[in-house]
Amino acid sequence: MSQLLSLRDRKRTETWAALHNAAARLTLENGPDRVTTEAIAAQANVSARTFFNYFSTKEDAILGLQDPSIDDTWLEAFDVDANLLDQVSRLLVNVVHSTEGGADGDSLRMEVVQRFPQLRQRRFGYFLKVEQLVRDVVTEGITASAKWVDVAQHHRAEDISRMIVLIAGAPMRYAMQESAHAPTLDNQFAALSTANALLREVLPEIQ
Amino acid sequence: MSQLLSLRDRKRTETWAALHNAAARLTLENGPDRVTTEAIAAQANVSARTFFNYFSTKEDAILGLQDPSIDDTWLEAFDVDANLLDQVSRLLVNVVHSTEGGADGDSLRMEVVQRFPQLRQRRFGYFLKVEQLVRDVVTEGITASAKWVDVAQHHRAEDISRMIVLIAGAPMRYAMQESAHAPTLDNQFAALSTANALLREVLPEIQ
DNA sequence: ATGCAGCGCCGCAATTTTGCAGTTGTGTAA
DNA sequence: TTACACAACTGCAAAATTGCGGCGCTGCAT
Repeated sequence: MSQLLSLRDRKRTETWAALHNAAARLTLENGPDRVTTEAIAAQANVSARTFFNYFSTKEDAILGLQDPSIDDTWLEAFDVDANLLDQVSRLLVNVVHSTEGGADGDSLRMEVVQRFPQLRQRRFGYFLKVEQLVRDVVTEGITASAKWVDVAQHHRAEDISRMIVLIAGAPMRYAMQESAHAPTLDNQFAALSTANALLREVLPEIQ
Repeated sequence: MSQLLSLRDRKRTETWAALHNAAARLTLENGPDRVTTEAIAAQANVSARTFFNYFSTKEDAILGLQDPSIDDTWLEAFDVDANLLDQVSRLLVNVVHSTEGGADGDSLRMEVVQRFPQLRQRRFGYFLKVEQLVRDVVTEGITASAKWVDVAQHHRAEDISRMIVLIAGAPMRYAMQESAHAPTLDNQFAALSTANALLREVLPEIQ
C-alpha cells in the first residue's frame, strides 16, 4: 500500500483539498461575495468551525493558500557562499510554491484569480510571509559564513539579507504584476524567466 | 436541509455503516476467518483503533450488532397493568431490532448469517442483553404497580419479571432457532407469528 | 438614526479519531 | 518442545472535529 503518509496526514490533506475545491467551485458559480464559509464547510462535509481550523480567511480557502514552509532538503543544500542570487531565487520560487498546496492540475485557483481580481492582493500578502521566511534562512547563513564577515561589520545581517531577498525577489514581483494580464501557468513561468533575464542585464549596469 | 441529526451524529452513523458494510462484504468474499479488523478499517477509511470504538468484536461488525436500547416513546407507553404479555412481546421485538442497526434493506447481514452459521451464536448472546434490558423495565413497572403487590409478597420483583420475560421471549427464541433453516426476513416474521400463536394455545392448557 | 439580522472569525470544552505500545491467544515452522 | 509471527483487542495521550456562545462589522429596513 501507499504508506508514505499516515492516515492522519492523508485525511488532513483530503479535507484541505475538499475545502479549497468547495470554496473555489462555489466562488466560480456565485462570486466570492455570495459564498458563505458555512456553505463551503457544508460542501466539504465538515463543520463550520473546522473550516477555520484549515484557513484563517475565506479568501485563503478560495485561493488555496497555506503558510509558507521550507523543505529540509532545500535547507541542507543552501550555501550562502556560492551563487547566492541563484540560490535565493530558487528558494523563493520553491517557497512560493509551498503556499499553493495540492495538485495544481485539478486546482481551480487559476480560473478564480483570473475571474475575480479582487482576490489577487491576498497572494501578494502571502509573498511577504515568503520573503520573511527566506530572509531568516539567509540571515542565518550569513551570520555563520566567513565570506560575509566584512560586510557584516557595517550592516546587520538582517538588513543584508533583507536587501538580498528584495533583489532576488524582484523578478517574482515583476512576474506577479505581469500575471495579472496573463494568468496561465505557462505565462507565469515565461514572465518569471523574462524578469530574471532582465535582472541579470540590469545588475551589471547599475554598479 | 435535513437537520434531524447533528453533523456529529450523522457522521457517527455513516462510520458505523461503513464499518459494518466493509466487514460484511469482505466476509462474503473471503470468509470470516480470512478477514482482519485492519482490512475492515482500511475499507471503511478509518484507523484500526477506531474500529474498536464502534464494535467490541470482529463478529459484531460483520453482523452489524449494537448494544440494545429502548426508545423513550416505548418506555412511556409501557403499562404493566394491561396486556402484559403482548406488551413485553412487542418490547422484545422492538429492542431486538435496536441491536441490528442501520437500514435493513441494503444490509448484508442476512446473507452473512446464512452462509456462515458460526456467527449465529453471537446473535443469541445479544438476545441475553435484550432480555436483561427488558427485564429491568418490567421490574420497575411491577415494583410501582398496585396490581402486583400480592404476587410481590411471595417473590422478588426481579424474579417475577425474569419469568415473564422468559415466557414472552419464548416465541422469539423459537423463531431464532427456526430461522437457522429459513433466514430471510419474511421467514423470520412468519416463524415468530407461528410461535406466538403456539404460545397462546399452549398457555391455557398448562395452568 | 437606530435597531437588527447576517456573516466572518475566535475561544473553549466536549467528543471523536488516531497512533502507539502493549497483552493475550493461536497457528506454524524449526 | 520452543520460538515466533500474526491477529484480536485494550489503555492512554496527542491531535482533530464539533458545537456553541460571543465579538465586531456591515448592510438594510424602519
